[in-house]
Amino acid sequence: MAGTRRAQILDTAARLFADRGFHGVSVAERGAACGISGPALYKHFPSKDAMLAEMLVEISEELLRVARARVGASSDAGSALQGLVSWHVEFALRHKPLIVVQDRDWASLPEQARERVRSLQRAYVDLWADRLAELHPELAPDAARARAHAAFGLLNSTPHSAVLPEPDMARLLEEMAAGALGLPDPRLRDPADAV
Amino acid sequence: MAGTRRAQILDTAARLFADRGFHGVSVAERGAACGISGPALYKHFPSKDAMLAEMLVEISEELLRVARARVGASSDAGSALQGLVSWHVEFALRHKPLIVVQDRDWASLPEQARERVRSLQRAYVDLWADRLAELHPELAPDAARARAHAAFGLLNSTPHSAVLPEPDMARLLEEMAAGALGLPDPRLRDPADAV
DNA sequence: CCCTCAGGTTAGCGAACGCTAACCTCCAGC
DNA sequence: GCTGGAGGTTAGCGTTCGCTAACCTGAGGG
Repeated sequence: MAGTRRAQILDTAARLFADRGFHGVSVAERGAACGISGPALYKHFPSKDAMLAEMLVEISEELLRVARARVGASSDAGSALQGLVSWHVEFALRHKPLIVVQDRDWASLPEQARERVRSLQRAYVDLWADRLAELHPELAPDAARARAHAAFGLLNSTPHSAVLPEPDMARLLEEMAAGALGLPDPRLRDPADAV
Repeated sequence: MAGTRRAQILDTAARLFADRGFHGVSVAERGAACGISGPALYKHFPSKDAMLAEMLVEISEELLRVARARVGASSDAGSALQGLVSWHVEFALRHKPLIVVQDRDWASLPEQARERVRSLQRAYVDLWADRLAELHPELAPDAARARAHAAFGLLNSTPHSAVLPEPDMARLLEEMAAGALGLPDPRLRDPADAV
């Protein structure tokens, strides 16, 4: 695969940003953590900002793209939401550092990338909120969005509290999210409509 | 009231830290936001670190102190948890910036304050986890703690998503937390307040 | 057998940082 | 009415930051 070195650099940077914040990690440290030193990073990325932008735009796009696919493959609002929950859990467990960076250092993005990420996130929220409004018709649009945000807060708590083995953690999060959102308990669901 | 100026400085700093991160806000900016400029802050606080430490230690202590009082005043695990939820919601809505700073810039605390905050938070988590284990005896201690953390994630999402008026937001969060934790639905006691 | 160039290196610039020093000003207490 | 200290000010220190410049090296293609 092309860009392996780039990917290693982004991955390492994401871990460091998650630990100490975007402004808390220097270029030299990020280089050293990759086994090279300091300014060599500029052979791969034009600036520190650009690295942050690339990682956040990338994950926002993936999160939304797969979520849309899962919703498209589902038959009703309830199973769509269960698919969204399980995809979000899978994603959050795979990309813990990026989840932290996303909602901590979003404000440090350069203007253009910040707008792009914001619009992707808004679309992602609405994907959830629309299904919630469909499932609970008494919900106003604002209330549905607020519920979606609260569910993200629950699911994104993973990086701060991964005390359980991953499969247990995944099940716990799916179950709690289902309870919070008023879905039928996911432990009763048919495995065939998970994807 | 003693220390009004100190309180204003801390409050302003909390808002700025919440927006752009501890390392993202300079001393000069924090001064300017209070109407004074730069080094005048050092007449009130010995260092930037000390300001962060004071605000985080203070809220961690208040959160735990009141939580203990509510648990002490409750009759069983279920009502204790409902009291914990409603206190946490009240606290999170009143101190949105501090909630953000707490789980974003905790790592920037000087060693001593970091340990203090960590131990307060651990006690707070256990306060929740013990009641959860009492209410759901099949839960292992680790699982109970993980559930408490996830509930905090849900409740602390407030600063990112306060799109509703505060009382509506409070009711929504309490209801979702109850669902996530498997508590009896608080609406059953007062059916008039659906969101 | 050179030549290119991707991908490293070190040196160092200019700006911004946290913080200190030195000074000013106002007003409460004697 | 003088004085001392609380609470401001500006100047500027040493350090660290992001980033650039200049140079080096080794492998692949002609």
